[in-house]
Amino acid sequence: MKIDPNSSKDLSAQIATAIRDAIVAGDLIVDQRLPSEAELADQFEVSRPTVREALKRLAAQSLIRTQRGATGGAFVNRLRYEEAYTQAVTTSTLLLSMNAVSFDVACEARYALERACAPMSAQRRTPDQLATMRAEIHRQSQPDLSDEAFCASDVTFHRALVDGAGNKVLSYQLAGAVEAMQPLMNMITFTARSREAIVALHTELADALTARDAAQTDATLIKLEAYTRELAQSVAQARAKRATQKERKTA
Amino acid sequence: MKIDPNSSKDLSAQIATAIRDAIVAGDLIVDQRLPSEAELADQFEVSRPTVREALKRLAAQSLIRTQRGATGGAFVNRLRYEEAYTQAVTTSTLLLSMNAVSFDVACEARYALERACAPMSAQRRTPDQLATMRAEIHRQSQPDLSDEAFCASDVTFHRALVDGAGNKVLSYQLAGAVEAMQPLMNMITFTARSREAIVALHTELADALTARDAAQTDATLIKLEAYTRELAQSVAQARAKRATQKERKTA
DNA sequence: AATTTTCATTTGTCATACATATTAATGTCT
DNA sequence: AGACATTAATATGTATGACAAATGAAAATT
Repeated sequence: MKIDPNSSKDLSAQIATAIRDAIVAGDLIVDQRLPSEAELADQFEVSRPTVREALKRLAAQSLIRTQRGATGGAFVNRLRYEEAYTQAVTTSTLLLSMNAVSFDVACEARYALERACAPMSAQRRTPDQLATMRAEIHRQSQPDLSDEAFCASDVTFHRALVDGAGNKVLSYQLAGAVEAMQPLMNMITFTARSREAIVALHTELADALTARDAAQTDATLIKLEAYTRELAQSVAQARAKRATQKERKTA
Repeated sequence: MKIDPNSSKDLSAQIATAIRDAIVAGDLIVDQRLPSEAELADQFEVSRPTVREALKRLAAQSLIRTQRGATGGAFVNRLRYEEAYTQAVTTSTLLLSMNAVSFDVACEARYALERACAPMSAQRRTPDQLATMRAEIHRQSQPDLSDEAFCASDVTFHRALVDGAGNKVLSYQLAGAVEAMQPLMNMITFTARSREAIVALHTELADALTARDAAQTDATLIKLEAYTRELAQSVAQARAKRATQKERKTA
């Protein structure tokens, strides 16, 4: 592992890349201890703060963990689904908000992905996952639920559906898409009537999965997507109308 | 933005989280300049190296970029698809390799996702994307192509298919899944006959998309998935056989 | 033998200094 | 007055040295 002192990039960035490459290539295996910061500083011929900046970069990506004390140090971290998933959600969320992704595009992507695991979910869903879905449907029926809580419950419901496919890789990929939609969904104000309609569709989904009916699951997801987009559109229209009225007032 | 000096977590981690939350919440907008390192050190009541470690954590996630000089500093970075995609691929790749994900599970996830955008791709693919697919098919037919190059071309081909759906969010989500599979695919040795079979299926895909035939595209993807898994299985069997023979030799 | 103490190692944090890049202001010359 | 070189100011990048705090192992004590 060598670095180029004349490169335009920061030394800490170069060191981080070198170590990351070693991990990806398998030269450093899970739970293996890296040399101490002082030793790394010697090896790369830089100061300890520079090494530390590099290590923090890696820690930010959950590639290493550090431990203080005599037998402490930096260790190659086993990347767990949980951590990878959290990072993916943050990234996806920012990607959507910073690039002004339209509701329709995000919604289409989300339901396309969700429909992809519907057939597997119909086949493999466990009683446990069905119970989760029923419980969330019940929660969504409570009239005193806030919009945020309703959205959160919606996410839990759909995660159970996705997890039903029994494929961890699929769950991981989907989680980002479903959860990243939440901020966009939160912009919608759910009226009592719209909640009723969504609960009805969720019930239809749970029933279809209980019956292991893949076709029905797919059909209901299509209905749910259409209804969600319809809702978002009416919210956008109402907002545009308010803006126009306000404009007239000031004029 | 405040931090807790008595927390168990590092100060730099807390500061990074505080700034990240501000970005996610929209309190800091794209291209906005953060206070200088010295000012941040004052605000959080920590030293400059600690602030720097926090900033490097954020830089590792492409949330900020830094610039030297008089008008330099740390700026909130617009997260581009390109960067988010690179990160997602690294994460997915490590996730698969570190958690011993089986080829079948990864393969199933990948094709499920790919089939999700097939109908849209059949409808919206551009001539440009079709041309890319044809070009890659031609490359894959070259007999002197290395296995790595064959795999790389395979990735490009499937990316074109995914991009054909004309949904950037979908492309982003899919790219991670498709590319993360590559190291697993690279373990397969592609014989002349298997390459021929894959090229035939790719041609079938390109033809189906040219004809905007969604059903045919889906059917071919199913065939391709089955064939890929069959190939991987035979490779695994051959490997197991060699291992047994070696065992006998040493015994 | 069990417990306590000491000690060495390592990360976490701080203070300070200097190098370097970049821009803005200043000054100089034509 | 305008073009160009010089200087100053500000910011990040890097280095050095020091101390605090956590932690486990070895040594000393009961």
